[in-house]
Amino acid sequence: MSLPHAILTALLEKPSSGLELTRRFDRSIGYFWSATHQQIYRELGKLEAEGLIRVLPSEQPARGQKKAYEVLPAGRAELARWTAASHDPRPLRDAMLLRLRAAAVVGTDGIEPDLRRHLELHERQLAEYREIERRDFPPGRDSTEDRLRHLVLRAGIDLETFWTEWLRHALAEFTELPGQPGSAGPG
Amino acid sequence: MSLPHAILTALLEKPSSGLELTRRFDRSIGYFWSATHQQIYRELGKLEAEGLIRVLPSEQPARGQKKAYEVLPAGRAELARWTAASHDPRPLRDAMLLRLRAAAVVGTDGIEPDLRRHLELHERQLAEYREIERRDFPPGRDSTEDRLRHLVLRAGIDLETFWTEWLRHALAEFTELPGQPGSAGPG
DNA sequence: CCGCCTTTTGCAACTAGTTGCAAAAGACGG
DNA sequence: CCGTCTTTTGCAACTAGTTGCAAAAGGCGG
Repeated sequence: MSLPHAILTALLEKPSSGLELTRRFDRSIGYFWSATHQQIYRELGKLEAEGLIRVLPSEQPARGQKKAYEVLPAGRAELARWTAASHDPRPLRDAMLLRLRAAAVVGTDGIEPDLRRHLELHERQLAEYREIERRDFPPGRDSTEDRLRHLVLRAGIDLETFWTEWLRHALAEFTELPGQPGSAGPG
Repeated sequence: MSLPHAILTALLEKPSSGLELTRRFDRSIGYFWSATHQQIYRELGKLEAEGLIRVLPSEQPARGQKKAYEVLPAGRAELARWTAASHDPRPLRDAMLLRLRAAAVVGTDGIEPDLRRHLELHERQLAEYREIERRDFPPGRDSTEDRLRHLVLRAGIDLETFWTEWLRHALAEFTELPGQPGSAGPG
């Protein structure tokens, strides 16, 4: 269970309100640990109750964002503990692969357009990652922090590259397939 | 939500009892849609209640497996419907990437051994996939069913290849890093 | 046949994540 | 200052997945 740790990381990078966190999750940490605003608000409440974060007192709440949170020492310690601990990778769960397996039994009707759609989605994501790389990681900089964040981005880029290549391969395979088996098969 | 469809697919490939399904999930469909035996039993109950599957009457329940299920026409139709329908890919959720991001803030202590461990796990999985490919997909065969299943296996192989390469890259990067930042940093 | 062991099946409670909706509070026109 | 609109925060109910445990049933030695 990692949502609280995702939030702690985001808050250490920059103290934020629930809404700001939600927005940042949509374009940064959320790329590899997504969360809805309701998850975030609930978790912020829990983290505050546990004494890992607190409401930033400095800003007067007169206007703009309401409650900005910052991480307390106990929160930083918990994040460090979690980061250092060993965790098993969670097993893959991918519906498209399952659908292809099902298609081997009930026929491939309707899948091809969705393969194309997924290809477009992954191409778009890949382009977005590349743009971030171009913008945030120019050749010169290599502080430890930059290197680590770049490494994570690299994983995203390579993963999307894998998907686009595999989907293209799948679509090529489809053009070689005979008619739709199973869909009008026996039984 | 895809577990019922994973089960329908597995049952169409071969009618089975709950325990047999559990075992097959551990080494085949479970590679890309994992499930525990409790999930499977619960889902079998639901599917039977909905009239999508039924207990195989032929075998007398005297000994060996208890209740083997088979898919009814309504179940096959539901699976075909689901397979043809469009689904969004679910967002990535990977704790290791999150940990590296956290490490950029709280320090990299303790991560490197787990990177090595993950590398080993992914290497093992890759070897297993390659063995399955060698055994089940020799060059000659190319029925539509084989091609589709091979395509799915290819995704697994390429995905594990990506992870092993990325983890090796990450470990190489680590050897170039200076001491542990953040763990004794400011604040 | 009885008690114990293993296999198979399953319930119940819990944790995680999603969806729908709505209250609190500032923004703004009248 | 009042009503209405938007932004921000949040509750509650629901769906999905996990964990712990235990009952039913056959296997088997005595």
